[in-house]
Amino acid sequence: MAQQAGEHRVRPLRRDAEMNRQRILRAASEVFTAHGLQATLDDVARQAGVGVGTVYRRFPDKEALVDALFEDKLQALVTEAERALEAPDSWTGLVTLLERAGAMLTRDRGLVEILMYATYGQDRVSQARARMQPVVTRVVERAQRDGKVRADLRPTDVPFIEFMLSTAAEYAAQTQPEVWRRYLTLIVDGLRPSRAETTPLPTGALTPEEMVIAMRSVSQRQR
Amino acid sequence: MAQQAGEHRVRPLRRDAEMNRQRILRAASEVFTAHGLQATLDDVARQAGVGVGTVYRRFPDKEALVDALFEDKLQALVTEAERALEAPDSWTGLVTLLERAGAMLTRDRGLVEILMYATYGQDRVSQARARMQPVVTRVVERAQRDGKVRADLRPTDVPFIEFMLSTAAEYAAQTQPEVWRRYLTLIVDGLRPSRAETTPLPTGALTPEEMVIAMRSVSQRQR
DNA sequence: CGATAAGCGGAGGCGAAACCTCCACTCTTT
DNA sequence: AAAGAGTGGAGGTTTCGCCTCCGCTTATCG
Repeated sequence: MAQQAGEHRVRPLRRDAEMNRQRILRAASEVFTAHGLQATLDDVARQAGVGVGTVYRRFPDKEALVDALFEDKLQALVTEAERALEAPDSWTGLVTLLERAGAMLTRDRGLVEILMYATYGQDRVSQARARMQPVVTRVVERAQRDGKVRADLRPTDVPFIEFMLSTAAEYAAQTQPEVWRRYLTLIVDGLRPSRAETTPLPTGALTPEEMVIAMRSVSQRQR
Repeated sequence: MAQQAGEHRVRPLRRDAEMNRQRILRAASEVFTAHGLQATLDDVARQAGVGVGTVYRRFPDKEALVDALFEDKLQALVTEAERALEAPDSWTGLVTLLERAGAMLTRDRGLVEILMYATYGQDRVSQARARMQPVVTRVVERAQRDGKVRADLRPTDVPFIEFMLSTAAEYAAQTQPEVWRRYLTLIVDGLRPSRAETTPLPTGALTPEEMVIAMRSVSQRQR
């Protein structure tokens, strides 16, 4: 009772327990990345090769696990924005930011969901957004001062663009996981104040047959 | 038993029953448009001012009701595409199509969901898509022949663009229901083979404060 | 008008899904 | 080898949406 000082855990985990904890985190990362946050902790346990009870002993609830897991990923997003500010060319900075963030989001279903749906970890997400916002503002305004980007673009447009790309990526996940780059290119061509020609669209569009698959694919979601 | 000829209903509905049927359809339209397909038939019944039992007597299940309801709306989408073909200017035709379809989708949550999530009415939806696809192809190719649109745009890009716009609209529904037009304009500016200037973005972007609301808003979804 | 059967309401049955708990048993640590 | 930390996974609990059922109401028709 008076054993532990302050609020901190004193005794380290038993060796096997620590190993299980790692396994759980790894499994959670895999499962949430691939299937999104609606994966159950039973799924995580199975993937980790442990019982559900074990998961719940380490993480009081799903929220805690998700929170622990996405801390780094959110930070990575912020870091990416900061790096964009340091790019020598302001236009390249902005475009690279859009592209890198897009890559992260479209590759990690859990990450999109934590950002797009206010279901888990909203404290951490708000913090990340708060750190992000001023940086993005500077990235956009810098490019505008250079006359590289249309003057009416606003910083809040950036997250919207990312969400739109995520949506596109979700549909094409099974057939053309990279189509989102097509749409990014289209949008980027729209961001220029003026341009003589188009940037070739990377990756092909879906064929009508692939389209059928794409449309069928998103069903689990939303029930 | 041998009473009714063929498979058809013989006796007309009792007058009050017919009235209730109408009420149910109207209520269903309102509820699904506003809250999406995850609204329950209990919600529909409440809105219609009848009991759930009454709803189920007229429509064997939710699927049947949804199906009956969206038949027209899907047709309207197809018609819009056909009208685009008849526009004197091929570029205007395409842009108007994108804009009209966007307006329909962003205004009707049920309609987006029936198209975006393979949960209900997929037969009817596939049929609608089948009718739509060749028309959209012609709309796109016509504009390309005129040199009005970038040559690498493909017909399957059109539904993707619509879905992206719907996503944007969903977030801003509570604060700036028309922001999707911003993103449409951005994309349309990206569709031009070349252009000297930008089309002014209609409607303002979200303010950072509105952004917070937008992010919180989409939570029911996806659970 | 009264008989008949069509129609009605809405409580509640049912099943699916997720989250999390519990406890008899096992394994690490000292 | 004792102590107590850790484990697994069946199942309790809750939530929620779909749909059924049946005692009562009401339109219709002779």
